[in-house]
Amino acid sequence: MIAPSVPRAELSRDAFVDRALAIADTEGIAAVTVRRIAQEFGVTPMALYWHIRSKEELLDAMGDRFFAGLEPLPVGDDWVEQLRAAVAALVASLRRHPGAAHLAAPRVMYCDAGRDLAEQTLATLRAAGFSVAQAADVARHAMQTAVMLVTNEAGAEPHVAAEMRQALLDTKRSALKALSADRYPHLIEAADAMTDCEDVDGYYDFGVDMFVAGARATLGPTA
Amino acid sequence: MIAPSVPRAELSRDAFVDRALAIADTEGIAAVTVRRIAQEFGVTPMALYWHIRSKEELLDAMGDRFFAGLEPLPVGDDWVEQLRAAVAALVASLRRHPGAAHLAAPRVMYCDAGRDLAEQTLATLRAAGFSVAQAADVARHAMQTAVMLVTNEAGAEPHVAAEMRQALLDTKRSALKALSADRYPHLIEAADAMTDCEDVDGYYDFGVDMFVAGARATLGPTA
DNA sequence: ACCTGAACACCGTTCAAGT
DNA sequence: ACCTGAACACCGTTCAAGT
Repeated sequence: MIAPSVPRAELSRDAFVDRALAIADTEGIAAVTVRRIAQEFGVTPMALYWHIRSKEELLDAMGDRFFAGLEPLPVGDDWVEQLRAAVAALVASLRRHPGAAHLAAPRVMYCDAGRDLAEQTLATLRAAGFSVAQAADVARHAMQTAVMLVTNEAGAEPHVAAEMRQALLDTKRSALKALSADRYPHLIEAADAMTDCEDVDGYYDFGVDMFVAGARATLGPTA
Repeated sequence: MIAPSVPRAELSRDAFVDRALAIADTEGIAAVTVRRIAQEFGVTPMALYWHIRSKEELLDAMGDRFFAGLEPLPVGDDWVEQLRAAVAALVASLRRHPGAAHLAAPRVMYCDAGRDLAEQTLATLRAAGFSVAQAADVARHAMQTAVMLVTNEAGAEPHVAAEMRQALLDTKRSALKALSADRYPHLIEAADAMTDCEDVDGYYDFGVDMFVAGARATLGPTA
């Protein structure tokens, strides 16, 4: 037996997670398959099962990555800014792998980095004057909102090529503009705004701002 | 050939959608399969393909149902209440089939009932003073938020039996309470609040309120 | 017009066997 | 300890054939 001149990459849980995220980025989450990953490692599908218990465990590990990849939160005295920073950091991490972002939320409480984020956020909210129940609700919403923003970004789905994506949006815009002007005047008016993906940062700022404003209003006029 | 005494249910797109939603409710979206639906109709899997082009078309039709099932929106003069009513109606429709709720958002603009809802919401927002771009953003967020609330309801997943669900939440609560009191004091404090699914209506009210408050703040102090 | 049968290219996973 | 081979019970879908 001749050893392969280029030894194949070492098999490990972490290596599988890396590969899985890369596949999700380029071809979408549906393309991450244990058989596919095995093939990319030049190995039999069953080889993976020495390192992971199941595909579910692999997906969980992918979710955990988002918390491990979080930028450290700035410390400050303004709770509104701290909450905004937490959501923004989460969004930034999730945006690195939009197709897998939905895997994060169910994992917050099952990995250290996720629990740290939750603890810090709860501390901020409690110090701001939220009740325990309110703080829990707001923290949950913060997590869910971050995932929602990334998952639903207009023309996201990074696995479809950029031109294809633009073509889809153009088709949608045309369809909207072709609607009955009597029945759907506002839809026609908003056709461009609804199918525009130029200002992505604006989209995220708007989403985060609206969430933070909602939290602020929940605390009441004392804020 | 003797005709079956109990003639099997008529095959049709709508009948498949009914069955698919029922399966999603009892066993989760992953259980809806063309082979499975065929079996329940006592028919070969290929029989479905005379009535639908693909599984994707079936899932799209499931998404459309949520808009067709919308309760009529009350008319009023207060835009805040109108926006709240729109989101609440959407949530009510989505809650009937939580496991399939995520299919709704991508379909808003592709079915009449969805477009009507969007048109009405945009009209409300425009009349309230929102710019075209703002109205479009808020309307998109309203849709996304409704789906998010239903999809992430604590202990949702109606396809796992009620006791099993409760057991899972109990396990999670215990795990939270067993954390290091030095490192995670607020997580421990919030363990009950995070794993409580008693007050579901409160959960939805909170979510809708926070969204509406965010929209209100976006419009500015003139509101 | 509407449905069946056989086939194809996929899945995740078990289990015994190899080294 | 780590990987392979063969097998099992699933998927969605095409295509020719039946009635």
